[in-house]
Amino acid sequence: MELTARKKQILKVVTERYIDAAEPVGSKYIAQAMGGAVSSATIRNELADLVELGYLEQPHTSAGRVPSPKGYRLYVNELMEQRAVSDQEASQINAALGGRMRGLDSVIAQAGQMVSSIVSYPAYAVAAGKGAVTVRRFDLLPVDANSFIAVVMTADSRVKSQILRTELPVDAEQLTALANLLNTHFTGVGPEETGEKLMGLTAQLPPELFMPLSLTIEYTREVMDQSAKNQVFTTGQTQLLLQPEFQDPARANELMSLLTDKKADLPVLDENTPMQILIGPENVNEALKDASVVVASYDIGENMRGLIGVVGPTRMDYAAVAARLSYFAESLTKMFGKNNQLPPKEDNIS
Amino acid sequence: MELTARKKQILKVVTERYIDAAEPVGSKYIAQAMGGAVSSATIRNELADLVELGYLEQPHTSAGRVPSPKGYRLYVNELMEQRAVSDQEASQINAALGGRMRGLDSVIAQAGQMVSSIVSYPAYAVAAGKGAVTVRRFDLLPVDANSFIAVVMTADSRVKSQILRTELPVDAEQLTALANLLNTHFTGVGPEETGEKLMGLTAQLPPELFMPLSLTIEYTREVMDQSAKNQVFTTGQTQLLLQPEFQDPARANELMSLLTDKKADLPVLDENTPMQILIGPENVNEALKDASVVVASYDIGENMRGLIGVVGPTRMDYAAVAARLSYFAESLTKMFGKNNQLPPKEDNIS
DNA sequence: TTTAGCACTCAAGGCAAGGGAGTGCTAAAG
DNA sequence: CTTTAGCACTCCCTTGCCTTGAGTGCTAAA
Repeated sequence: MELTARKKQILKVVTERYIDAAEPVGSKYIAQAMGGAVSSATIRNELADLVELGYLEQPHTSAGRVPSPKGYRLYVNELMEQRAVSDQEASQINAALGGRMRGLDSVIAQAGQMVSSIVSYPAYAVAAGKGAVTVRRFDLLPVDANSFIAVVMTADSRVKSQILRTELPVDAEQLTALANLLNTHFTGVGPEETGEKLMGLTAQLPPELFMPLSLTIEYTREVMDQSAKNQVFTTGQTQLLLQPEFQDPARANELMSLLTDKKADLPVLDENTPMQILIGPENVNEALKDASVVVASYDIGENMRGLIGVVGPTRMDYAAVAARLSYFAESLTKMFGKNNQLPPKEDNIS
Repeated sequence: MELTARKKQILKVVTERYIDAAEPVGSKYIAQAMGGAVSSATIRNELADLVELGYLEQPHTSAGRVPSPKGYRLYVNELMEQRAVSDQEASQINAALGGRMRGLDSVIAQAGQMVSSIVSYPAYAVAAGKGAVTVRRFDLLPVDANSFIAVVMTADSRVKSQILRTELPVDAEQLTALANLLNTHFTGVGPEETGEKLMGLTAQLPPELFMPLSLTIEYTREVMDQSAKNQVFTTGQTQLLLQPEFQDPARANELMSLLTDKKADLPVLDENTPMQILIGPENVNEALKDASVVVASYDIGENMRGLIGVVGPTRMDYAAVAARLSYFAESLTKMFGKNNQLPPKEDNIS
């Protein structure tokens, strides 16, 4: 059953007013905001209908109305005006993007930070998931008699490196041999299979190479694990404390913990969707049931995608957040597109 | 003017009770806690003196007493019993330390996390400052015609690496030559001097090497900056919200922001001091004026030191925190001392 | 110096009254 | 059938008042 135009307009007024003032909206205000064409009594009749239909809620009998999640949903889908970012906002965003960005992880982390400061809500950033990670290439560089540097480049072109120490001395030739071995047998291999592979190889291996090999493999696994679990970067959690709905420390704490918890599963976005808004109970995660999330994705060269999510109260300013976030994501995509200006592609500061 | 033994005992009782219950302590309670040897009236006389002397404070005329910063200071210096960690706590700490730790940065970050969870307050971790960082060694590994991996090992043995892309193709020999050049001219050089050095060299350089050289130098500077500014890792901020003194969102927000802000200058520790307790106004940082900090340091092989700080309300349980933190720091030092068991020394996951 | 006694102070909680925002309903007007 | 004015009603919130109770400070006696 479709709502009348007037009901929709009322819903819009209520939602926007509530987003702005954070307190229930009364019929008198609405009548006035709609230009005084109808009286508050008429509005009251309409409001009663909207409550009945589930678009609005009433904190208590003699209070004004507040949008329900269903109301927000309708607002976001149909009523909300697609705000363009203002010139001022645009230049703020462009200024933020002006700085050097290098290395996959730090690009992602920085993007999250920028968004958080632009929208004034907490934000999280993560690389869009792909399945398992494999190693594309190994290098072993001798340092001194008992240590060497392992450099591991993964299939998605991140590079990680670390010093490793052995008990027995190893020389440069041995390391070269070992690197060849690794490049022959352990490239393109997922973390699960390394165990068996290692087993198979140790038998036919000169014993002095055993320790460096197993150290390197151990390190490689760490790297793969780390890349696979798609580290989440969260910033701006404190912004939550400024929102009236999180004055209650218990609630604030719940959400903050979720955001701080590295292992938390925050909403992601499936391929091909540029942006998504998740309102209150639409969230799967229990702790987000009365919060909202806006997620957008951007391209970082070489068919990699980054994801940025903004977390706020259901009362959050969807229009503004959506506008800024999508502008930001588009700018990022554009920036990584024209590689001539900045060459970050899929390299990695690590 | 030295306090009488009884005054000290009273101060101790008040402090410990207040730490425990978070509410002002009255004369009756004190009399009873001291075994009923004296009456509450006597205690009241003593309390009046202690207030006069500045060791205690009174929230309002008819309320109990609360330790002042000066009172806490005396308590910490003289009255507090050096608590040993309980067996249970010790095994909890040992369990936490059981996991693999690798790489300077991640060791530091992990240590912070562990402490935070052990003491139930937010914690920050940082490598103890040393001055400028220099590069010990460069390696350049060819990837494809237009890109190579730069591996930079700093004097403090951190290793960082990144893919760099050039516009003109470079081959393996050129990279080797370049690496030699870098190792000859840019090792042991601080970030300020690289500019001049670069200037001096570009003239006598084959032009196709210019871009790879400047890319590498640029990256090197990033690495040096990053190491020099001693990245601070903060964890457990949300623990603050559980403390009664931070129920007020404004106050909570202030401290949380400080802790989250990467650039914040949190208290550090000078060499040779194993642990320090900073109470309320003793803190230089304005935002910490009514909070307390306990900082300890530990050794990470090769004359590197790590720093861990715990931040809490002035009412924090100094005895417990100090005991656990110092036990933890000592365990860490010990762990890095016997290199046989774990070989992390000053390597770096990066 | 200690203690009992007592008047005093002050925060906190309960309660009633008043104000006010906003509603729902009814009955009349369009 | 829709809109509107009018009005009684509901409920939150504030204010002021009172009571309670914890705790104090002071005095006078032990």
